[in-house]
Amino acid sequence: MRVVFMGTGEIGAPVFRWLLESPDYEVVAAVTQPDKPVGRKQELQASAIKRLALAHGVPVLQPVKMRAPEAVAEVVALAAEVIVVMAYGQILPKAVLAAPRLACLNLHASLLPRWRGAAPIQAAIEAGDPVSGITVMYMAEGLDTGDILLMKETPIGRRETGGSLHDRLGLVAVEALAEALPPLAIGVAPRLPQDEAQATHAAKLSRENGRIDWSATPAKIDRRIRAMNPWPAAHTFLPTPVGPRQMKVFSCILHRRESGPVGSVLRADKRGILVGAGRGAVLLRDIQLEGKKRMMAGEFLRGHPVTLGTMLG
RNA sequence: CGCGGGGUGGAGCAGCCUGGUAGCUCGUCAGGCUCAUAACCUGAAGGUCGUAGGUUCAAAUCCUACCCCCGCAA
Repeated sequence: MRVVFMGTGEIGAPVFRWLLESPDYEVVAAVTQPDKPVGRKQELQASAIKRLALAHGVPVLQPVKMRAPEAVAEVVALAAEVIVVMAYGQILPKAVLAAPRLACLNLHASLLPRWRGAAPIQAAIEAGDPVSGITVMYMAEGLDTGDILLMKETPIGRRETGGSLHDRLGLVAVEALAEALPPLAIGVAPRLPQDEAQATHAAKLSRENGRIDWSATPAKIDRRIRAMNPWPAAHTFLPTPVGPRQMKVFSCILHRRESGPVGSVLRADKRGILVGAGRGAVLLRDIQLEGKKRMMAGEFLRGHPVTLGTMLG
C-alpha cells in the first residue's frame, strides 16, 4: 500500500518508524514542516520525521504553505492510497484531503470529540481525565472534526506527566494505526461521526498556562504541574534580592492536612519547599530557577536559602 | 552577530566591583552520644577556582580569546 506520512512532532516518530519498517506499506514520501532555527544559536534543525525519512532514503517534502498550489500538486502526484497525518502543524487544504485513493487519516492524541486542538495531552492531565488515548479519524476540513475510524485507550496514571503520556501515546498510535489500516484496505473500516455536543477544545499552550495559581487546591496545582512537565513547565516566581525570578516546578507532593497563607513558604528543608495553597499545601520537589540547572528542592536550598513566609507567585 | 545568567573540593552556593594565606550549607570517612535514627556533638580527607594567554611583586578576583551549561525568545 502506498502511504504518505505527514508529521513534524516527535510524537509521530514511532508511527512513522513502524510504517517505514513494515513490509505491508510503502512509504513513498514524508511531508514535514520546513527546518526551523532552534535554540540559543538559532541553528536550523530538521524535524525528527525528516531525520528518520532521510535515514531510510524516503523523499521529503517541506512546503512552507501546504495550501500553495505547487505543494498540493506535489502531494497529489505521489498517488498515495493513504495519507497518515500526525502532529504535522499545518492545516491541509481540501485538495490534499481528497488526494489519496482510500483516505486521509489523522492520528489525534485524545479520545475525540474530547480535546480537539493543539494540546490535548496536557489538557487531559490537567482536567484530571482518568483515561486518554489515540483517535484515528478520517480528516475533514474542520479542526479535528472528522469521522472516527477507531480509538485506542490508555489510562492516565496518578503520577502521569505530559511527557510520559506523550511518549506512551506515541506508541499507542502504532497499535491504533496497525488496526485501522487493514480494514480500510478492504473497504470494511468503520466510520462514526463525532458527537458535536461532547466536543471540548484544548487550545495551543502559552506560557501563562503554566503559571501556578496558589489559591487553587493542591490536587489542581499538582495536575497542572504534571500536565506541563516537561514542557512548557509549570512556574511561579521567587522573590530574590535582585527581583522576582521565575522558578519552574516539575513535581510536587500533596499535603492536604497542612495549610497556611496562599503562596507562602510554610517550610523549607531537605524534603522540599512546602507552599500554602487553597485548602492545603503542596511540597515542591523538582524545581529549576531561571538561569540555573534543574534540581531537587533540598539541594536547591543549600545554595539558595528561602526564609519562611516568602511569598511565591 | 537575537537577549540574559553561570562554570570555585562529590552536590548546591558565597567570595570577584574595592587583587594579597579559598569560605558556607550538605555529602563522604573516622570517632562520640543514643534503645534507635535521615537527629545531635567532635575531628579528618578532598579544590590545577572551565581552558589558554596577558597585566602585576602577587590573579578565583583585572584584560583578551576560546570551550561548556542554563533561562528567555523562536
